Amino acid sequence: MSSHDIPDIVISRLPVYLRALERLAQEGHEVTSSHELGKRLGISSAQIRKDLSHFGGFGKQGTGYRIGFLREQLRQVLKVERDWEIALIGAGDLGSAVARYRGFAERGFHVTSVFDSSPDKIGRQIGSFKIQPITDAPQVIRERGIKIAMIAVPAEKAQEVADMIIAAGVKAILNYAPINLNVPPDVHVQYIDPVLHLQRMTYYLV
Amino acid sequence: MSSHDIPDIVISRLPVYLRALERLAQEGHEVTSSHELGKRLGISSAQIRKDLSHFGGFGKQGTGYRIGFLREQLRQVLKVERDWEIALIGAGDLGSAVARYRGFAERGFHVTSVFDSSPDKIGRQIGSFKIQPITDAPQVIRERGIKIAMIAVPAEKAQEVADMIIAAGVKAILNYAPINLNVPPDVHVQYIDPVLHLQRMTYYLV
DNA sequence: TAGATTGTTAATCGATTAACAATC
DNA sequence: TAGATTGTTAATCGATTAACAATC
Repeated sequence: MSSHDIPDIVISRLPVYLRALERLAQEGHEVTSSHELGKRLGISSAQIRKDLSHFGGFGKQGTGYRIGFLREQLRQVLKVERDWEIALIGAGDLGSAVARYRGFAERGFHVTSVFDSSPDKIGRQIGSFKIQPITDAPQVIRERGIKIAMIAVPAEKAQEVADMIIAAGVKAILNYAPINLNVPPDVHVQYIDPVLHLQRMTYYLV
Repeated sequence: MSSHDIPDIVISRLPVYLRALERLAQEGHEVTSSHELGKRLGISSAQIRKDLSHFGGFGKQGTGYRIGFLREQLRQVLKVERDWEIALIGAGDLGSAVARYRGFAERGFHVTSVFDSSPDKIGRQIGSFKIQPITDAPQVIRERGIKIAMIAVPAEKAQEVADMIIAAGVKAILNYAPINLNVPPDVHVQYIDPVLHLQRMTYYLV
């Protein structure tokens, strides 16, 4: 059961399950079932049981899953029971908004360094961070052992920034720039472009 | 070839193709091929040809696709050759950032109304908008015929907000609240939660 | 013409679902 | 015990890829 024979599509659903479990816990529930989870998430109960079974038997026949227990197991599988440090590249409109967003730290992802190339941004404060020159990024990333970065620079700079931070040791990139990145196979990239989601829905309108 | 027998996963890739075509045009290219597009996007050329063939034959054997033509065709298929009006519900940290983001208007999505329930936010300006009471949302949505909304309220309010705006005629929702929404089958929902993307990558780290 | 690339068919691959024995 | 729900197997479903005739 080595981690690499588990399909990525299964991994992509685990955070969704985790989020639902945290919500159920908040609402005061102690146990749940694949059926209840599936109903909340619009997913079949069979799929939820199958997905979870890749990692172990977390439930009990007849009674279902203990929410606290399953939540901790999923946190460990996803490696989010620990805290992670994040470097943010780009402090324009989008980068600043990302830097100020509280949802990251609340869930264990801490933006600890912000970089930009523009001389009139360097040295300025964003929230509690001082914007550092982008040329310092490789050294900071290396010294602090940072593995996760977010890219919020213009599309035409994104590939070059990616190459630079990957060379410094980054293994996971959340890319807000509207462009596909070419990266080595051991580096993971996720994309956020809200306009793509809107364009996907307009197809069905009118 | 009615639009409803085309798999949603095909539709979800069209905006990605469109974005790549716009970039190629910007770079001064006039023609491209499924092979070139596939290389840029990390998708097989066969898949690109198959996806496009659902909507017509846009290319020429031997030479490939004229970028300008294919781009216009995709814009029409996706219904993004026109402009769309959007209502934004929630003017907290996240909602304000969304309201100020320029990337929407640049690509034809115009946020024209912002709503919030908090008395100390109502009446304040965000960029060029005045925040309106959320109780006015149904009337505004109905009068202006708004079909697309973005939700940026706390998780525990999101379902109730969704129900309200759907009753007023909204058919597409971009949901920034970290919770699954239950909606009628003719309403489309897309989700944005950057933390989910991060949690999906930490699985592979260390 | 010779080379290149499309659009499409058939084959392969992988993911989802149905069903049920095991068991709490 | 009787009812409920898991974990897992086998069947189904759907998506991707390989291959190639058509043709620019």
